[in-house]
Amino acid sequence: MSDAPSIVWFRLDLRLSDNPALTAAAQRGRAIIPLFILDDDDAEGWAFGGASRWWLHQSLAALDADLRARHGGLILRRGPAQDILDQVISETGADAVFWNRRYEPWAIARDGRIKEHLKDRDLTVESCNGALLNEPWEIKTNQGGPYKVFTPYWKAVRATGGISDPLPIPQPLSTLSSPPASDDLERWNLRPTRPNWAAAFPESWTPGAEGAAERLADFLDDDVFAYKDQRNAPGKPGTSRLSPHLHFGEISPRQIWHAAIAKSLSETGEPMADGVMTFLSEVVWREFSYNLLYHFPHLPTDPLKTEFAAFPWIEDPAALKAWQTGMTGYPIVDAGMRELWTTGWMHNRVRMIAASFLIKDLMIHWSEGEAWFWDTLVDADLASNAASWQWVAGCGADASPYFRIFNPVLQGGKFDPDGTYVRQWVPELAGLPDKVLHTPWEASPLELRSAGITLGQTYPERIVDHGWARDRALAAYKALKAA
DNA sequence: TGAAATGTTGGGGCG
DNA sequence: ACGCCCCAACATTTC
Repeated sequence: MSDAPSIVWFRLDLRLSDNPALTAAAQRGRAIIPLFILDDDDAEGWAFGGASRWWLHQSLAALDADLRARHGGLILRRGPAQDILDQVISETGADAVFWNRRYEPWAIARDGRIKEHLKDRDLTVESCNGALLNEPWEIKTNQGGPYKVFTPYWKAVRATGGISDPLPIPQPLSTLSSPPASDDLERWNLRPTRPNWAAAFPESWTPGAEGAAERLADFLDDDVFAYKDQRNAPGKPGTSRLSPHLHFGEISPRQIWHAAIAKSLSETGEPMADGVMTFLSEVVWREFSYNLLYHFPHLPTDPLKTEFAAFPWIEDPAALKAWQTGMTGYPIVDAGMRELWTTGWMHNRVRMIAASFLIKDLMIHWSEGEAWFWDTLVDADLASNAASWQWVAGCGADASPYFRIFNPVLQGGKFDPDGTYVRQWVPELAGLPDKVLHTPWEASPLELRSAGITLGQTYPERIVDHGWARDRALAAYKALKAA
């Protein structure tokens, strides 16, 4: 009867395959209007960070190209989402809006308001699950509450009896022959110009659904079966590097889940061979973080363990700056922070070491680290970022105990024993022999000279002594416990 | 998904 | 041959 089109409101689901909102819209048999709204001014302080904006630009361009290859392109608009939706509805006569859910507290509140508003206007509105294996309200303890410990959560996920199959790209995908106007992506200025700190990003990344699928296929072909052992070695390509693709929804956790299990079955006959099991548990760590964010919406700002509000954090802008710029004098920490700055990503093992150093050695508030990562990571994700920083600080759910303090020297020796990683990211130390690479302050004058190093000039002295800092942190923790 | 301190064990040098 | 000490190597506990 009516041929009014349907709006598919793309958010963090920048893909066509396994996109439940797109599929639901296509099933109406009307033309669709693929719409992206840049509205992150409303995000309560969690607007896209710099590195995320770089990625978003590429990812939007990729989605637009994918859509154009089938029919019309992506419509871009900027402004408050509800106003933009109203505008597009009045311009096109659309009578339905579809989207995949987001779980940030500000987004939940906004989407709820918009849903109510559109229903008041008698539009069809449907929200779908495009981002998670399980909705946060679906996995519950026997008491009916949310899980606060990972291991039982992971067990509960495996007991659910299966993850539904990914959806194909809907065919046909028809768009309006005269679509509404779109902003020019270039003019959103999402990418940095002067200085262009993202100059080297393209060497590391190919944003978009195609790049994501390739990354997954490569990982499943080469590395997943060794993942259990290799994932901790930052100098080796043992991790999937799917995090930014997952964050922007260029690939779905369902697609990863099924592809990994299919690969495991075909190679080993087991659905979850060792490395595959470990890899999927990491995907479920992401789910666990979303579970925490949903049930504890203050996760990004307040410690889950409330007694931590009294922790004697230290304000030290110079030390914070040294950490941010990779100039702490601890090679493994500095390597990580420079990898982050150069590529928009840091190896997970090194994230833990660098975070432990900021929180426990420098006693700087974890939210400073959270904010820096938010701005510099291409995979910056509110749930994962907040949950992980609280985990390291010891104030989160299922948190690392406070007395678990990483020793950057031992961690470096254990996980980067041949110095591949440190030499790549801290090239001024490359000439040191392995045995002192993680402890340049213990190198002999001859070793320093022949490596061309003058401590304090070509590479910094340690900004704190780890042994002393460890004692200070433990004392602060004991005081907190006693209070 | 630690590290450091403390405790225990056992082999070998030595009187 | 035997006991004693030293001290790795490993285990346990403590933070």
